Amino acid sequence: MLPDPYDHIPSSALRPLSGAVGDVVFHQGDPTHGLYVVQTGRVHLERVGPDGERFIIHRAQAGTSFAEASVFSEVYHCDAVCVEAGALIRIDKAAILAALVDPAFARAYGRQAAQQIQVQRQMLEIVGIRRAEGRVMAGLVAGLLEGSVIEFAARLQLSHEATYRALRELVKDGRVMNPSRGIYHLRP
Amino acid sequence: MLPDPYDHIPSSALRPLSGAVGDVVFHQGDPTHGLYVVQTGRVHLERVGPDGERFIIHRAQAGTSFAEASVFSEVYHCDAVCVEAGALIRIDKAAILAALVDPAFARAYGRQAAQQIQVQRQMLEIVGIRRAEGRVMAGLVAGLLEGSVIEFAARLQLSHEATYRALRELVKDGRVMNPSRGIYHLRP
DNA sequence: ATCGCAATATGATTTCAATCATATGTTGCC
DNA sequence: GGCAACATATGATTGAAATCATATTGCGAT
Repeated sequence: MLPDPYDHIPSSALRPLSGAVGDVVFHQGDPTHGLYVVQTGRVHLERVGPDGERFIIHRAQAGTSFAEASVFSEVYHCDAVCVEAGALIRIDKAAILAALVDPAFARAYGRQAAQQIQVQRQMLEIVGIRRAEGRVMAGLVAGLLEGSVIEFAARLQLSHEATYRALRELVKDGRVMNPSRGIYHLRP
Repeated sequence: MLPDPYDHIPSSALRPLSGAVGDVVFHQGDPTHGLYVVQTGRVHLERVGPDGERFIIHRAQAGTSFAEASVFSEVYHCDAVCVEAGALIRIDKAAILAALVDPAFARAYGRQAAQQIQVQRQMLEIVGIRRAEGRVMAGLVAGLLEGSVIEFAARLQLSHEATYRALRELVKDGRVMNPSRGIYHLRP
Protein backbone atom coordinates (compact mmCIF):
# COMPACT_ATOMS: atom_id res chain seq x y z
CA MET A 1 0.00 0.00 0.00
CA LEU A 2 2.50 2.64 1.12
CA PRO A 3 5.99 2.85 -0.42
CA ASP A 4 9.00 1.28 1.18
CA PRO A 5 9.87 2.55 4.64
CA TYR A 6 6.39 3.83 5.43
CA ASP A 7 4.55 0.56 5.06
CA HIS A 8 5.22 -0.26 8.71
CA ILE A 9 3.75 2.90 10.17
CA PRO A 10 0.62 2.11 12.24
CA SER A 11 -2.52 3.09 10.39
CA SER A 12 -3.58 5.28 13.30
CA ALA A 13 -0.90 7.73 12.15
CA LEU A 14 -2.25 7.83 8.60
CA ARG A 15 -4.81 10.31 7.37
CA PRO A 16 -6.23 9.86 3.90
CA LEU A 17 -6.94 13.07 2.02
CA SER A 18 -8.37 13.83 -1.37
CA GLY A 19 -7.20 16.74 -3.43
CA ALA A 20 -8.84 18.59 -6.29
CA VAL A 21 -6.86 20.58 -8.84
CA GLY A 22 -5.67 23.77 -7.18
CA ASP A 23 -6.12 22.52 -3.66
CA VAL A 24 -3.33 23.65 -1.38
CA VAL A 25 -2.15 20.77 0.79
CA PHE A 26 -0.11 23.12 2.96
CA HIS A 27 1.28 26.63 2.85
CA GLN A 28 4.78 27.85 3.49
CA GLY A 29 4.97 28.76 7.16
CA ASP A 30 2.19 26.41 8.27
CA PRO A 31 3.09 24.27 11.30
CA THR A 32 4.14 20.84 10.06
CA HIS A 33 1.91 17.81 10.45
CA GLY A 34 4.15 15.40 8.65
CA LEU A 35 4.95 14.02 5.24
CA TYR A 36 2.62 12.95 2.46
CA VAL A 37 2.37 10.02 0.11
CA VAL A 38 0.78 10.56 -3.28
CA GLN A 39 -1.44 7.62 -4.14
CA THR A 40 -2.99 9.11 -7.26
CA GLY A 41 -2.75 12.52 -8.89
CA ARG A 42 0.17 14.94 -8.81
CA VAL A 43 1.34 17.59 -6.38
CA HIS A 44 3.75 20.46 -6.98
CA LEU A 45 5.90 21.91 -4.24
CA GLU A 46 6.41 25.60 -4.91
CA ARG A 47 8.20 28.61 -3.55
CA VAL A 48 7.01 32.13 -4.17
CA GLY A 49 9.57 34.56 -5.53
CA PRO A 50 9.91 38.25 -4.65
CA ASP A 51 7.56 39.29 -7.49
CA GLY A 52 5.02 36.59 -6.66
CA GLU A 53 6.27 34.20 -9.34
CA ARG A 54 5.94 30.55 -8.42
CA PHE A 55 9.05 28.39 -8.60
CA ILE A 56 8.51 24.67 -8.65
CA ILE A 57 10.73 22.91 -6.12
CA HIS A 58 9.52 19.39 -6.83
CA ARG A 59 6.86 17.47 -8.73
CA ALA A 60 5.53 14.60 -6.66
CA GLN A 61 4.03 11.74 -8.62
CA ALA A 62 1.79 8.85 -7.70
CA GLY A 63 3.60 6.32 -5.53
CA THR A 64 6.07 8.83 -4.12
CA SER A 65 6.30 10.82 -0.92
CA PHE A 66 6.95 14.50 -0.40
CA ALA A 67 7.73 16.87 2.46
CA GLU A 68 9.79 14.21 4.23
CA ALA A 69 12.01 16.91 5.71
CA SER A 70 9.00 18.44 7.44
CA VAL A 71 9.26 15.59 9.93
CA PHE A 72 12.32 17.37 11.30
CA SER A 73 11.15 20.97 11.11
CA GLU A 74 8.50 23.11 12.75
CA VAL A 75 7.00 24.74 9.66
CA TYR A 76 6.67 23.90 5.99
CA HIS A 77 9.11 25.87 3.88
CA CYS A 78 7.15 25.75 0.62
CA ASP A 79 3.62 25.42 -0.69
CA ALA A 80 2.15 22.10 -1.83
CA VAL A 81 -0.44 22.46 -4.58
CA CYS A 82 -2.45 19.68 -6.14
CA VAL A 83 -2.08 19.95 -9.94
CA GLU A 84 -3.91 16.74 -10.76
CA ALA A 85 -6.78 15.53 -8.62
CA GLY A 86 -6.03 12.48 -6.56
CA ALA A 87 -5.65 10.86 -3.18
CA LEU A 88 -2.96 11.56 -0.61
CA ILE A 89 -2.07 10.00 2.68
CA ARG A 90 -0.61 12.16 5.39
CA ILE A 91 1.76 10.46 7.79
CA ASP A 92 2.05 12.02 11.20
CA LYS A 93 5.53 13.32 11.87
CA ALA A 94 5.38 12.04 15.44
CA ALA A 95 4.78 8.55 14.08
CA ILE A 96 7.91 8.74 11.92
CA LEU A 97 10.00 10.01 14.81
CA ALA A 98 8.59 7.25 17.00
CA ALA A 99 9.21 4.61 14.35
CA LEU A 100 12.86 5.67 14.02
CA VAL A 101 13.34 4.25 17.49
CA ASP A 102 12.76 0.84 15.97
CA PRO A 103 16.09 -0.28 14.48
CA ALA A 104 14.35 -2.20 11.70
CA PHE A 105 12.46 0.89 10.61
CA ALA A 106 15.54 3.08 10.97
CA ARG A 107 17.47 0.72 8.76
CA ALA A 108 14.71 0.59 6.13
CA TYR A 109 14.47 4.36 6.20
CA GLY A 110 18.25 4.71 5.87
CA ARG A 111 18.46 2.27 3.02
CA GLN A 112 15.67 3.91 1.11
CA ALA A 113 17.07 7.41 1.66
CA ALA A 114 20.65 6.47 0.75
CA GLN A 115 19.48 4.84 -2.44
CA GLN A 116 17.31 7.78 -3.41
CA ILE A 117 20.22 10.15 -2.83
CA GLN A 118 22.43 8.03 -5.05
CA VAL A 119 19.84 7.95 -7.85
CA GLN A 120 19.33 11.69 -7.64
CA ARG A 121 23.06 12.38 -7.76
CA GLN A 122 23.30 10.27 -10.85
CA MET A 123 20.35 12.08 -12.44
CA LEU A 124 22.06 15.41 -11.76
CA GLU A 125 25.21 14.18 -13.47
CA ILE A 126 23.24 12.87 -16.44
CA VAL A 127 21.14 15.96 -17.07
CA GLY A 128 24.37 17.96 -16.77
CA ILE A 129 25.68 16.35 -19.96
CA ARG A 130 25.06 18.89 -22.69
CA ARG A 131 25.28 16.85 -25.87
CA ALA A 132 22.11 14.88 -26.51
CA GLU A 133 24.12 11.89 -27.67
CA GLY A 134 26.17 11.70 -24.50
CA ARG A 135 23.12 12.29 -22.32
CA VAL A 136 21.16 9.54 -24.04
CA MET A 137 24.10 7.14 -23.82
CA ALA A 138 24.52 7.89 -20.12
CA GLY A 139 20.80 7.40 -19.66
CA LEU A 140 20.97 4.03 -21.35
CA VAL A 141 23.93 2.98 -19.20
CA ALA A 142 21.98 4.07 -16.14
CA GLY A 143 19.08 1.88 -17.22
CA LEU A 144 16.69 4.80 -17.57
CA LEU A 145 15.08 3.48 -20.76
CA GLU A 146 12.24 1.41 -19.39
CA GLY A 147 8.94 2.02 -21.08
CA SER A 148 8.59 4.41 -23.96
CA VAL A 149 11.24 6.57 -25.54
CA ILE A 150 9.00 9.52 -24.69
CA GLU A 151 9.23 8.80 -20.97
CA PHE A 152 12.96 8.26 -21.35
CA ALA A 153 13.30 11.65 -23.06
CA ALA A 154 11.35 13.34 -20.28
CA ARG A 155 13.60 11.78 -17.64
CA LEU A 156 16.62 13.08 -19.54
CA GLN A 157 15.10 16.56 -19.87
CA LEU A 158 15.40 16.27 -23.66
CA SER A 159 12.79 16.64 -26.38
CA HIS A 160 11.72 13.27 -27.70
CA GLU A 161 12.87 14.33 -31.15
CA ALA A 162 16.39 15.00 -29.93
CA THR A 163 16.29 11.68 -28.11
CA TYR A 164 15.22 9.77 -31.23
CA ARG A 165 17.95 11.44 -33.25
CA ALA A 166 20.60 10.69 -30.64
CA LEU A 167 19.44 7.08 -30.48
CA ARG A 168 19.72 6.81 -34.25
CA GLU A 169 23.24 8.25 -34.18
CA LEU A 170 24.22 5.76 -31.49
CA VAL A 171 22.75 2.93 -33.55
CA LYS A 172 24.62 4.20 -36.63
CA ASP A 173 27.85 4.21 -34.60
CA GLY A 174 27.15 0.68 -33.46
CA ARG A 175 27.01 1.69 -29.80
CA VAL A 176 23.34 0.84 -29.43
CA MET A 177 21.27 -2.03 -30.82
CA ASN A 178 17.86 -1.38 -32.37
CA PRO A 179 16.52 -4.90 -32.94
CA SER A 180 13.04 -3.60 -33.72
CA ARG A 181 11.14 -0.37 -33.96
CA GLY A 182 11.04 1.36 -30.61
CA ILE A 183 13.39 -1.14 -28.95
CA TYR A 184 16.86 0.07 -28.03
CA HIS A 185 19.46 -1.49 -25.81
CA LEU A 186 23.20 -1.39 -25.24
CA ARG A 187 25.56 -3.68 -27.05
CA PRO A 188 26.42 -6.36 -24.48
CA MET B 1 35.47 16.89 12.20
CA LEU B 2 33.06 14.64 10.31
CA PRO B 3 29.89 16.02 8.69
CA ASP B 4 26.54 15.90 10.40
CA PRO B 5 25.26 12.45 11.24
CA TYR B 6 28.65 10.78 11.21
CA ASP B 7 30.27 12.87 13.92
CA HIS B 8 28.98 10.48 16.57
CA ILE B 9 30.44 7.32 15.11
CA PRO B 10 33.13 5.87 17.42
CA SER B 11 36.58 6.54 16.06
CA SER B 12 37.36 2.83 16.15
CA ALA B 13 35.10 2.52 13.10
CA LEU B 14 36.99 5.19 11.19
CA ARG B 15 39.90 4.48 8.90
CA PRO B 16 41.81 7.45 7.50
CA LEU B 17 43.08 7.01 3.94
CA SER B 18 45.07 9.17 1.61
CA GLY B 19 44.48 9.18 -2.10
CA ALA B 20 46.71 10.27 -4.96
CA VAL B 21 45.33 11.26 -8.34
CA GLY B 22 44.17 8.14 -10.13
CA ASP B 23 43.96 6.01 -7.01
CA VAL B 24 40.96 3.73 -7.04
CA VAL B 25 39.22 3.79 -3.67
CA PHE B 26 37.06 0.82 -4.64
CA HIS B 27 36.02 -1.07 -7.73
CA GLN B 28 32.58 -2.04 -8.91
CA GLY B 29 31.89 -5.50 -7.55
CA ASP B 30 34.24 -5.21 -4.56
CA PRO B 31 32.69 -6.28 -1.26
CA THR B 32 31.56 -3.19 0.60
CA HIS B 33 33.45 -1.88 3.62
CA GLY B 34 31.33 1.17 4.15
CA LEU B 35 30.94 4.77 3.15
CA TYR B 36 33.57 7.46 2.78
CA VAL B 37 33.94 11.06 3.80
CA VAL B 38 36.09 13.33 1.67
CA GLN B 39 38.16 15.59 3.87
CA THR B 40 40.31 17.09 1.13
CA GLY B 41 40.61 16.40 -2.57
CA ARG B 42 37.93 15.15 -4.96
CA VAL B 43 36.63 11.70 -5.83
CA HIS B 44 34.60 10.66 -8.87
CA LEU B 45 32.19 7.75 -8.79
CA GLU B 46 32.12 6.15 -12.21
CA ARG B 47 30.42 3.40 -14.13
CA VAL B 48 32.06 1.72 -17.08
CA GLY B 49 30.00 1.55 -20.26
CA PRO B 50 29.91 -1.31 -22.75
CA ASP B 51 32.76 0.19 -24.81
CA GLY B 52 34.87 0.96 -21.77
CA GLU B 53 33.77 4.61 -21.61
CA ARG B 54 33.61 6.01 -18.11
CA PHE B 55 30.36 7.65 -17.00
CA ILE B 56 30.55 9.86 -13.97
CA ILE B 57 27.81 9.04 -11.47
CA HIS B 58 28.80 11.61 -8.86
CA ARG B 59 31.55 14.07 -8.00
CA ALA B 60 32.30 14.01 -4.29
CA GLN B 61 33.84 17.17 -2.87
CA ALA B 62 35.65 17.98 0.32
CA GLY B 63 33.32 17.87 3.31
CA THR B 64 30.87 15.44 1.72
CA SER B 65 30.32 11.72 1.93
CA PHE B 66 29.91 9.16 -0.81
CA ALA B 67 28.89 5.53 -1.18
CA GLU B 68 26.36 5.86 1.63
CA ALA B 69 24.15 3.24 -0.03
CA SER B 70 26.99 0.71 0.23
CA VAL B 71 26.09 0.41 3.91
CA PHE B 72 23.02 -1.49 2.77
CA SER B 73 24.51 -3.56 -0.03
CA GLU B 74 27.04 -6.35 -0.37
CA VAL B 75 29.14 -4.96 -3.21
CA TYR B 76 29.98 -1.55 -4.59
CA HIS B 77 28.07 -0.84 -7.79
CA CYS B 78 30.52 1.68 -9.26
CA ASP B 79 34.18 2.64 -9.18
CA ALA B 80 35.51 5.44 -6.94
CA VAL B 81 38.52 7.22 -8.41
CA CYS B 82 40.50 9.97 -6.76
CA VAL B 83 40.75 12.88 -9.23
CA GLU B 84 42.39 15.31 -6.84
CA ALA B 85 44.79 14.11 -4.18
CA GLY B 86 43.48 14.30 -0.66
CA ALA B 87 42.45 12.58 2.52
CA LEU B 88 39.45 10.32 3.01
CA ILE B 89 37.92 8.66 6.00
CA ARG B 90 36.24 5.34 5.61
CA ILE B 91 33.38 4.60 7.98
CA ASP B 92 32.69 0.97 8.65
CA LYS B 93 29.27 -0.06 7.45
CA ALA B 94 28.75 -2.19 10.56
CA ALA B 95 29.26 0.92 12.66
CA ILE B 96 26.54 2.77 10.76
CA LEU B 97 24.13 -0.13 11.09
CA ALA B 98 24.95 -0.36 14.77
CA ALA B 99 24.53 3.38 15.26
CA LEU B 100 21.10 3.30 13.65
CA VAL B 101 19.95 1.39 16.72
CA ASP B 102 20.51 4.60 18.66
CA PRO B 103 17.37 6.74 18.17
CA ALA B 104 19.37 9.95 18.39
CA PHE B 105 21.65 8.85 15.58
CA ALA B 106 18.74 7.50 13.54
CA ARG B 107 17.01 10.83 13.86
CA ALA B 108 20.11 12.79 12.89
CA TYR B 109 20.64 10.47 9.94
CA GLY B 110 17.02 10.82 8.87
CA ARG B 111 17.07 14.58 9.14
CA GLN B 112 20.23 14.90 7.15
CA ALA B 113 19.05 12.48 4.45
CA ALA B 114 15.61 14.07 4.11
CA GLN B 115 17.14 17.48 3.76
CA GLN B 116 19.65 16.33 1.18
CA ILE B 117 16.88 14.70 -0.84
CA GLN B 118 14.92 17.91 -0.76
CA VAL B 119 17.90 19.99 -1.91
CA GLN B 120 18.66 17.56 -4.72
CA ARG B 121 15.05 17.54 -5.91
CA GLN B 122 15.16 21.29 -6.06
CA MET B 123 18.46 21.19 -7.98
CA LEU B 124 16.91 18.81 -10.50
CA GLU B 125 14.00 21.19 -11.00
CA ILE B 126 16.32 24.16 -11.39
CA VAL B 127 18.69 22.62 -13.91
CA GLY B 128 15.59 21.46 -15.80
CA ILE B 129 14.71 25.09 -16.56
CA ARG B 130 15.90 25.67 -20.12
CA ARG B 131 16.08 29.46 -20.35
CA ALA B 132 19.20 30.84 -18.71
CA GLU B 133 17.25 33.77 -17.27
CA GLY B 134 14.70 31.53 -15.56
CA ARG B 135 17.37 29.19 -14.31
CA VAL B 136 19.42 32.01 -12.84
CA MET B 137 16.35 33.55 -11.21
CA ALA B 138 15.37 30.19 -9.72
CA GLY B 139 18.94 29.75 -8.52
CA LEU B 140 18.83 33.14 -6.83
CA VAL B 141 15.51 32.35 -5.17
CA ALA B 142 16.99 29.07 -3.97
CA GLY B 143 19.91 30.96 -2.44
CA LEU B 144 22.48 29.27 -4.61
CA LEU B 145 24.53 32.41 -5.19
CA GLU B 146 26.98 32.28 -2.33
CA GLY B 147 30.53 32.96 -3.33
CA SER B 148 31.50 33.77 -6.87
CA VAL B 149 29.27 33.99 -9.90
CA ILE B 150 31.51 31.33 -11.45
CA GLU B 151 30.62 28.83 -8.72
CA PHE B 152 26.97 29.81 -9.04
CA ALA B 153 27.12 29.17 -12.81
CA ALA B 154 28.68 25.76 -12.25
CA ARG B 155 25.94 24.83 -9.79
CA LEU B 156 23.36 25.86 -12.39
CA GLN B 157 25.11 23.89 -15.13
CA LEU B 158 25.43 27.09 -17.15
CA SER B 159 28.48 28.77 -18.65
CA HIS B 160 29.56 31.74 -16.57
CA GLU B 161 29.07 33.96 -19.60
CA ALA B 162 25.43 32.93 -19.95
CA THR B 163 25.03 33.48 -16.22
CA TYR B 164 26.48 37.00 -16.36
CA ARG B 165 24.23 37.86 -19.29
CA ALA B 166 21.14 36.49 -17.54
CA LEU B 167 22.04 38.41 -14.39
CA ARG B 168 22.37 41.59 -16.41
CA GLU B 169 18.97 41.03 -18.03
CA LEU B 170 17.42 40.47 -14.61
CA VAL B 171 19.05 43.67 -13.34
CA LYS B 172 17.77 45.54 -16.40
CA ASP B 173 14.27 44.24 -15.71
CA GLY B 174 14.58 45.37 -12.10
CA ARG B 175 14.16 41.84 -10.76
CA VAL B 176 17.69 41.71 -9.33
CA MET B 177 19.79 44.31 -7.56
CA ASN B 178 23.45 44.84 -8.49
CA PRO B 179 24.67 47.26 -5.84
CA SER B 180 28.30 46.76 -6.81
CA ARG B 181 30.43 44.83 -9.24
CA GLY B 182 30.02 41.11 -8.67
CA ILE B 183 27.29 41.54 -6.05
CA TYR B 184 23.79 40.41 -7.00
CA HIS B 185 20.78 39.85 -4.83
CA LEU B 186 17.00 39.71 -5.10
CA ARG B 187 14.83 42.73 -4.64
CA PRO B 188 13.42 42.40 -1.12
C1' DA C 1 53.54 51.08 -7.17
C1' DT C 2 53.16 47.56 -10.15
C1' DC C 3 52.98 43.00 -11.70
C1' DG C 4 50.27 39.04 -12.35
C1' DC C 5 46.21 36.55 -11.89
C1' DA C 6 41.47 35.58 -11.43
C1' DA C 7 36.75 37.35 -11.48
C1' DT C 8 33.76 40.23 -13.86
C1' DA C 9 31.80 41.65 -18.00
C1' DT C 10 30.36 41.84 -22.83
C1' DG C 11 30.66 41.28 -27.97
C1' DA C 12 30.87 37.97 -32.07
C1' DT C 13 30.34 33.51 -33.92
C1' DT C 14 29.13 28.75 -33.87
C1' DT C 15 26.76 24.86 -32.42
C1' DC C 16 23.18 22.17 -31.26
C1' DA C 17 18.79 21.25 -29.29
C1' DA C 18 13.96 23.05 -29.44
C1' DT C 19 10.37 23.69 -32.22
C1' DC C 20 7.47 23.07 -36.13
C1' DA C 21 6.01 20.07 -39.62
C1' DT C 22 4.88 15.73 -41.51
C1' DA C 23 4.65 10.86 -42.20
C1' DT C 24 4.46 6.04 -40.85
C1' DG C 25 3.78 2.32 -37.82
C1' DT C 26 1.06 0.28 -33.78
C1' DT C 27 -2.51 -0.58 -30.64
C1' DG C 28 -6.96 -0.75 -28.88
C1' DC C 29 -11.69 -0.30 -29.62
C1' DC C 30 -16.38 -0.23 -31.63
C1' DG D 1 -12.09 -3.86 -40.67
C1' DG D 2 -11.56 0.69 -39.96
C1' DC D 3 -10.87 4.53 -37.17
C1' DA D 4 -8.71 7.17 -33.42
C1' DA D 5 -4.97 8.00 -30.67
C1' DC D 6 -0.44 7.66 -29.81
C1' DA D 7 4.50 6.23 -30.41
C1' DT D 8 8.07 6.32 -33.60
C1' DA D 9 10.59 8.66 -36.89
C1' DT D 10 12.83 12.33 -39.53
C1' DG D 11 13.33 16.77 -42.13
C1' DA D 12 13.49 22.03 -41.92
C1' DT D 13 13.86 26.18 -39.34
C1' DT D 14 14.70 28.84 -35.35
C1' DG D 15 16.52 30.22 -31.13
C1' DA D 16 19.37 30.27 -27.34
C1' DA D 17 23.40 28.91 -25.01
C1' DA D 18 28.29 27.48 -25.71
C1' DT D 19 32.37 28.95 -27.27
C1' DC D 20 35.79 32.14 -28.61
C1' DA D 21 37.63 36.61 -28.07
C1' DT D 22 38.71 40.74 -25.48
C1' DA D 23 38.46 44.23 -22.09
C1' DT D 24 38.22 45.83 -17.39
C1' DT D 25 38.39 45.55 -12.48
C1' DG D 26 40.09 44.17 -8.10
C1' DC D 27 43.31 41.92 -5.12
C1' DG D 28 47.44 39.83 -3.30
C1' DA D 29 52.29 39.31 -3.71
C1' DT D 30 56.74 41.38 -4.51
